Amino acid sequence: TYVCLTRSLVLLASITWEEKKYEDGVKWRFLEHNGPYFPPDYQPLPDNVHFYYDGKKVKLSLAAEEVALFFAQMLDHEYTTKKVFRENYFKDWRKEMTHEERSLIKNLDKCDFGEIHAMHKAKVEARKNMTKEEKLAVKEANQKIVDEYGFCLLDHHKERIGNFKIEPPGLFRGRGEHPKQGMLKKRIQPEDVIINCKASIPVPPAGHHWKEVRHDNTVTWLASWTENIQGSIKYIMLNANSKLKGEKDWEKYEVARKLKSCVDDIRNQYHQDLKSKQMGTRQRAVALYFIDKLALRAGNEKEEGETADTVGCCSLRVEHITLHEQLDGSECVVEFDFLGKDSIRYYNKVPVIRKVFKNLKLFMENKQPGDDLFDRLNTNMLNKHLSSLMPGLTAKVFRTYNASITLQQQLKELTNKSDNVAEKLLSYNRANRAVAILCNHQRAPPKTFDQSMANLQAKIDARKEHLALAKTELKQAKKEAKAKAVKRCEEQLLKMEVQATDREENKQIALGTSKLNYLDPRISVAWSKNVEVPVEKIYNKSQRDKFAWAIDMTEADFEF
DNA sequence: CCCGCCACTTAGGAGGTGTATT
DNA sequence: AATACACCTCCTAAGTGGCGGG
Repeated sequence: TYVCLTRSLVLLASITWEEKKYEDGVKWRFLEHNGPYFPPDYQPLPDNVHFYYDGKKVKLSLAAEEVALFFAQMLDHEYTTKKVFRENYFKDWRKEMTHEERSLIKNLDKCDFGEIHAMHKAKVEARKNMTKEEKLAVKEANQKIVDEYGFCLLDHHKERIGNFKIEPPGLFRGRGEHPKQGMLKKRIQPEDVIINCKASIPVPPAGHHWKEVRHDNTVTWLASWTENIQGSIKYIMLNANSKLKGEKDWEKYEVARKLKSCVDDIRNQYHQDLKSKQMGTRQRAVALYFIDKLALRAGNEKEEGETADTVGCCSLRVEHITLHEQLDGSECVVEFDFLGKDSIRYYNKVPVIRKVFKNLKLFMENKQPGDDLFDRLNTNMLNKHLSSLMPGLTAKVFRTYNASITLQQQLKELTNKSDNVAEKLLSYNRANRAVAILCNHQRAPPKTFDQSMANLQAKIDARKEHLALAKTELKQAKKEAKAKAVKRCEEQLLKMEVQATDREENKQIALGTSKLNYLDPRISVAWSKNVEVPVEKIYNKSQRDKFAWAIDMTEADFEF
């Protein structure tokens, strides 16, 4: 089946993109670009802005001053009140100081960044108050940078680069309780950057040279550097609308569709494995049950102390679940409470089958809260097993598959042909929302949520009044024009009410992530054709660019 | 089998932009 | 023209998973 899948992918790709694929691992033949764009040099503080230590004016060296500004800029943020943030910051800041500065400045609490902070706020304010002409000039300058650095030539296609700018220096802001928050993220020099290309080599900034120039066409990145916080590599890569990324995206959904055809067998298999004599096999089966049913992430191990304490399926600990024989009228309920990716809380009470429940009890026996739930399992073993069941199958494919199949089912269930466009879009959003909830894609409620909800309600009330009035007028006049006015008014009212419902239901849900990363766009395109809703209503410009391949190839009868 | 390294996808928030409303 | 707010783009952190070497 593997050969068959590969062949069909290659075949379909060649039809779609009208170009043959390269041999094993080769991603391109020709690659030309201008290198990354570097952030501007540090501009020293004006003479009338001072830093004070212990009440006394202190003129800082350039390097120390730049890092002081990073802190001053964040002073309104809660970060700067956190102990870990402040300690990390102060330690790293001191490294940038001269001998004299270091021997003087020994306590962050005695540092007064007030004037620097005020200067920063004034700058932000001034930028907001720029004239139209000034704003236009800034826009044009930015466009010039995009024109020069934002594109590359890859195999005769001019492609947009996704992130062509080197990340500027600043203070590291991790998510959640990150042990490294506040550390200094250093300025990247051309000497730190590896260039990947074929053809003409980009010219480094004057007086500088690249760390290395290589010609590796088995990878897709144009430039890379190593960041100093985690020691990980950062890449400059193509935009999502590029041919390279589009093909990869398409392949991802084809693998998920392949899973659809064998998911029943795989489910039967792990149900059998729940009774295995091997503890490892049972743990694998329970983990798979969670991954499939709840769309949990795989849960790779993480280095302790390097990142926030978050987990996925395989890294769940005993303290993250509570077992209830009975709860809210259901039997065998597992209560999940843990921090997942980006320290987003996963909280869910799930009735499970008895075999899973009994296994969980067994796995938790004689363990401490901090012990691994699945002590005989890791993502590597899980993925090895999965790839033996189906080529290309890994834990994350289940998320893609379950997200896409859920969207398709929900759209079928919720959409009525006779609805108007606003109602159809509400159904679409609700289907999308079902997926976002499954995948636990949350957002902080917008700061002005309650206010804007109240405003909308006031508008609805006003419209209702207006409608009543228009109806009275119609009765009296029975004029063609009045009838039209009533009809228009009713439509507007319905539209607003639908909008209010949609917004309320979406308070803490983020739809974008699933739309962009988990939902096969062909499902949405086919739906839009079927129910005659223009695709522009569900995808904005950049989404249409990213999913151009799907918009091109999808017929109304497409089935995931 | 384990570890470290690498390449790539997935993620939420900040802040800018454009549009509707007053 | 001013204001409010919804939507979008950018940013970069935080995941997944493959590979090679000991």
